[in-house]
Amino acid sequence: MAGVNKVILLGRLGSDPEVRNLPSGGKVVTFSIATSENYNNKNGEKVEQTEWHRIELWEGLANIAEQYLKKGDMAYVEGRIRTEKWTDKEGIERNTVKIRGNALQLVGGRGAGNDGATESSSTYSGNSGGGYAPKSAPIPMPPPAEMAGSGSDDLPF
Amino acid sequence: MAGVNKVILLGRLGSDPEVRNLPSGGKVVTFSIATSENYNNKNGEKVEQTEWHRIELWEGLANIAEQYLKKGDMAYVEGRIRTEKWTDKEGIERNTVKIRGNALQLVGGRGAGNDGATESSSTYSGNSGGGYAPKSAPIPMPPPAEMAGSGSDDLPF
Amino acid sequence: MAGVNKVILLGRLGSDPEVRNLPSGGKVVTFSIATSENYNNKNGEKVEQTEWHRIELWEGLANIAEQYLKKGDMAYVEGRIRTEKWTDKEGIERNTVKIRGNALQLVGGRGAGNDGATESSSTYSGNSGGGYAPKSAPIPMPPPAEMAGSGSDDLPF
Amino acid sequence: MAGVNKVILLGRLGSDPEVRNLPSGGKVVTFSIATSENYNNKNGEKVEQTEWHRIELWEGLANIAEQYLKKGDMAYVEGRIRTEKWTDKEGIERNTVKIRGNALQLVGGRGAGNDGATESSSTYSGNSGGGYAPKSAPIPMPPPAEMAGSGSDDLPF
DNA sequence: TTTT
DNA sequence: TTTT
Repeated sequence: MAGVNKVILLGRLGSDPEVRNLPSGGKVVTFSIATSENYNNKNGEKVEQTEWHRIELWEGLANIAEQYLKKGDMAYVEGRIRTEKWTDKEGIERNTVKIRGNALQLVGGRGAGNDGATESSSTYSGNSGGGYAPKSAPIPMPPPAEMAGSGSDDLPF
Repeated sequence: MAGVNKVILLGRLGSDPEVRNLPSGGKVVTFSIATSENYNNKNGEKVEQTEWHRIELWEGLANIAEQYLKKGDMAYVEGRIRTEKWTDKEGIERNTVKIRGNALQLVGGRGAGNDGATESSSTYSGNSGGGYAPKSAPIPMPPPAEMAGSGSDDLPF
Repeated sequence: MAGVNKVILLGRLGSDPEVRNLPSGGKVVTFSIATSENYNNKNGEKVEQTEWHRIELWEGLANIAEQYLKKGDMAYVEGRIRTEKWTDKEGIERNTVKIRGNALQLVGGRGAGNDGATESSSTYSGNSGGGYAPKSAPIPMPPPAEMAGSGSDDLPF
Repeated sequence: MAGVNKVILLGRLGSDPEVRNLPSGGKVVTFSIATSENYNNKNGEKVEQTEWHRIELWEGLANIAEQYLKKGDMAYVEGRIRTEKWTDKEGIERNTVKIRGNALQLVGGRGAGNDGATESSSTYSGNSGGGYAPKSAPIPMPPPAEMAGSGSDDLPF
C-alpha cells in the first residue's frame, strides 16, 4: 500500500465491451478507449496520434459497462495501471498494460447510433480512490489472484 | 511552487458562460457546473446532493468556453482550487472558492438544445499539469517525432 | 451519481489533526494542508500565494490521520469538494468548502520532528474513486445530515 | 486533441535518472518509479504487488529531474500514457508504455542518503493539464522564476 | 478499433 | 443554476 497509481481517461470505445464470466462466478469486462493528441511535426505537418487504452472492469463496474457501453460511446474511466507479464506461444516474454478501472462515468452515446437520445451521465465506483484495495475490503475488489496469468512484477533494471 | 492542487470535474453547466473583458485586454469566462452524489440517508431515503463548482477560465480557454459552451452542456474541467477573500457591502469578510481551469474538454451538448447534433469532444489546455498558470505560457512539448524508441513490452491481442 | 468531483492535493499540514468523536460512534478528523504557487506579479515582484485546503476524513482514514499525521507533515489527499452551508451567530449565511478525503498517503515527516527517521509512505483508501458513495456502501459514508455544525472556514493558525 | 489521458503517480525511483542528450540539443531524462498495492490472495496470504512506471521527462523537467532526483527518492509525477511501437533485433514487434511527464513534484529524499535533511517539495510543470501538445510546440519550460505575471483575478461574482 |  |  505505498504510492499512488492513478489514471484518468476520457475517450471513445473502439469496440463493444467483451464480457468474460469467470469460473469463480465473477465477471470481467474489457474494452479499449482512444485518446488522441494533435501536433505539428518537425516538417510542420499536422499529425494526430491516437493512444489506445485497454480497460478492464470487474464485478459491479463490469455489469454497468456490459449494459450501457458500446462501440463509439464516450466514457470517463478512472483506475490504475497494471502490467501483466505472460509468454506468447513462441515462448516470448511479453507485457500487457491495462487500466484496471475503479470508477466509470458514461458521458454520452455516439451521436449517430443513439438516434437523438440525450446522452446519459452516471458515475459508478468500485472501491479505492487511489486504486489500492484495502487489505480486507468491504467493497469487494477482485483478488488479483483471479487475474489469471497476471501477477508478478520486477525491476526494470 | 510547492505541492499539488488539482481538481478534476465532469458535469453540466447550470447557465451560459459569462464573459468579462478586462481593461488589460484579457478575457475571463465564468460558469458553474454541477456534480451530484446519491446516497440513502439514515432514514433510508434516497437523497441527491448537488455540488456547484464555480469555474473561471482565462485567455485561450475563455475563448473556447465562450464559443462552444452553453447552459446544460457537459464539460470536463481540470484546474486548481482558489479561494478569494473579499468584503461584502456590509463589511463582512467572505470567501469565494473558484476553480481556475487549465484544461477543458467538451463532452457533448444537452441533448435537447443541440437538436440532434452529435456531441463534440475536444480537449484544450492552458498550461500547467500541476495547475500553476504562468500568464502567457509558451506551452512547449517535445514533438513525438523525437521520441526515439526505447524500452520493451507489449500486448496479447 | 452524476459527474466527477475529484480533488488531488499534496501539501503540508498547518496544524495537528483535530479529532471529533461523534455521538453515533463515528470519528471525524479535520486538518488543513497548504499548497502554494509562485509567480511574478505585474510589477515583476515575486509572489507566493498559499492556498489552504480544509480536509475532512471519516472512519478508517480518520484513524490513520489521527495516528500518523501531525503539523508539518506532508500528505497526499484525494477526495471531493463539498460545500456546507450554515448560518453564523449573526445570522449571516456562510459557506464552508471542505475536501472530503477518500484516499490518504503519508509522504514523510516534517524533517525536524522526525529526527532522522525516513519518511513513511502508505496509501489508505476509503471508498469511491470518483467520490460517489455507492447507494448502500459497505464502507459507511457519513450521511451529510450528521455533518451538521461542522462548518466555519478559516486558516489553521 | 480529443479526450483526456492523465496519469498521477507518487512513488520511489528504482534507480538514478538516465540522461540522454539529443542531437537536436534537447534533453530527455528517464527513470522508473514504483507503486505497490497489498492485498490478501485467495489463500489469505499477504501479497505485495509492485508496479513499475517508466517515466520520461523532457527539457525543463528533464533538467530538474537530473539535478534533484536520485534512486530511492519519492516523487510525484503527472503525465500521460504513451505507447511506443518498435521492433526488436529478432524482428519481433514490441510495445513500450511510458509516462510522458508534464509535472513533477519532489517529495523528499530517501531518508538514508539525505542524512537528516528535511525533504524538499517543489512542483514544476511542463504544459498541458490534459497532456495535449498544442499544435506547434516550441520546446521550452517556464522555469518557476520566469513564471511571469500571473493573475490578478477576483471579483466574488 | 473510436471519434472529429 | 444543470441533468437524470
